[in-house]
Amino acid sequence: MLKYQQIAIDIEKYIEEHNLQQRDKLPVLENLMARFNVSKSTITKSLDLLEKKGVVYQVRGSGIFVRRHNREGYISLLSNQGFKKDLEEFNVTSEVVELKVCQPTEEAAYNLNIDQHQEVYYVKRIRYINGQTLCLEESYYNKSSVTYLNREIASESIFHYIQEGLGLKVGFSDIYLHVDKLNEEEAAYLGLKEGDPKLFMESIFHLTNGQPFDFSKVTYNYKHSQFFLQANSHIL
Amino acid sequence: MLKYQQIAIDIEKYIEEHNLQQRDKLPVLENLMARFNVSKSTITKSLDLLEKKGVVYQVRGSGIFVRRHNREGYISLLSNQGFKKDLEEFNVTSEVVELKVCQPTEEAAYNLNIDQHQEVYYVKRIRYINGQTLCLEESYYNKSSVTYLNREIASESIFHYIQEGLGLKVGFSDIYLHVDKLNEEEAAYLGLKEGDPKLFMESIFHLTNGQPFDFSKVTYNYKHSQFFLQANSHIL
DNA sequence: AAGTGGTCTAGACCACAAC
DNA sequence: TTGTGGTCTAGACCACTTG
Repeated sequence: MLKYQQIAIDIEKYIEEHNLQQRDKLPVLENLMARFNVSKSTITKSLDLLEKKGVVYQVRGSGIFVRRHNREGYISLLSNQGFKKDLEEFNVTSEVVELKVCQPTEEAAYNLNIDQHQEVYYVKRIRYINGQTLCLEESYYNKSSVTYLNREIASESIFHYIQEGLGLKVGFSDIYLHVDKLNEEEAAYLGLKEGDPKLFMESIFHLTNGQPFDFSKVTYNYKHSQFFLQANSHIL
Repeated sequence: MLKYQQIAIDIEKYIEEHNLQQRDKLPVLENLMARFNVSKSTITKSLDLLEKKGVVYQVRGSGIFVRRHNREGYISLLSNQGFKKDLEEFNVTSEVVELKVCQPTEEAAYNLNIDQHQEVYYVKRIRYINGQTLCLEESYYNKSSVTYLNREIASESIFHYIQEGLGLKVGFSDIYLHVDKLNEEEAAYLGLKEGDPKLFMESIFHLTNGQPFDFSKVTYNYKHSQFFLQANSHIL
């Protein structure tokens, strides 16, 4: 574990254990440098990480402050899959509708940046949150990265398996979303009515080396899904 | 302008001008250090910025590569307001339905972290994208930060005015979203039918010093709005 | 004026990838 | 083995906030 990562974890733990609230002030940089016995840059890197994560905000000339969002039951859009493990605070289970090795659709091949004759795992699942339908998910996993998969794994967390079981490193993702009306099939799977609203999300997940390994199409049950997102303007 | 910001802008410009595509390789660090005549840390900071922004990805032992998303017509969720100026590529105009100084609702006061007797600007707008209804927006601006506002400003970009006209610095935001059905009033404003789907988004914008200055409730027209988001797993 | 965070440097050393 | 990005340091100097 790198120093700056460990320090970030320690600081976050400190915030939770002391139940610090939005706008509470953390010790000053010099203090943190001494406490963790590292250079200024290292502390700064830890704090930048926590800032990116939405845990603190830093104000020049003033201090370092705690940032919290104050709503329960919202799923982090960024922690949705692979990243963070926020879903742990919810009870998410999956029912595997279909699992097979096949050739990808043209759309899936394009998004995975492979030829259509290269094989993929196709997985169709219904996911439940606290016992209610959360979403209907269709995923294509590039078989040259995700070399093995079965129903048992797919009924648990596929991303956990990919990282821990296969040792792959998830890097970044592109997420596209829009709202529409459910068709008959989707409505049936989610226990809703045709024409009801849906949030439709397509995601392309890449390994740290830039290779796409998962293209997923997810239809969310509008009654049991709400999301949050924390943004920074440090992005120029 | 700081060095690392300027370098980030230059690199991004370089990518655009040379029309580099996903997976194209950029010059190596040492090369960039020499070209911009700065230290390694400064280049690294520029690249981290671009990585956060979704413009490049870096692979240890291999190189720095271009990252692009390949879909047109999607609005960046993070650049939505205040951040980036991505909406410039769309033609967004606004019709001001109502603008007044008043006391905030309990909900607005809570989200702005003020007392209910402190005054706010309340603005209700319909926003159009390429001539079609994009969303219905209700916003509360803390009057002690946003000291002045009028219909003319509100018919243009309020965030542009806040930053350039008032000199305020936008720091970070909390965004909450879910999907639901339009009520009669919303449907009328958006030119849709009651019961049609909507994306409903609440945002709380903070200044760099952590003070919330804008609480907004936005209802999107599902036919004319689609969003994208780029995520990194560097977040622990 | 004093306190506090941000930028930038030069250089040592480490970790992963590709040949 | 070499190339390439990542971490970490010590210290100088800068920019913003607060009293």
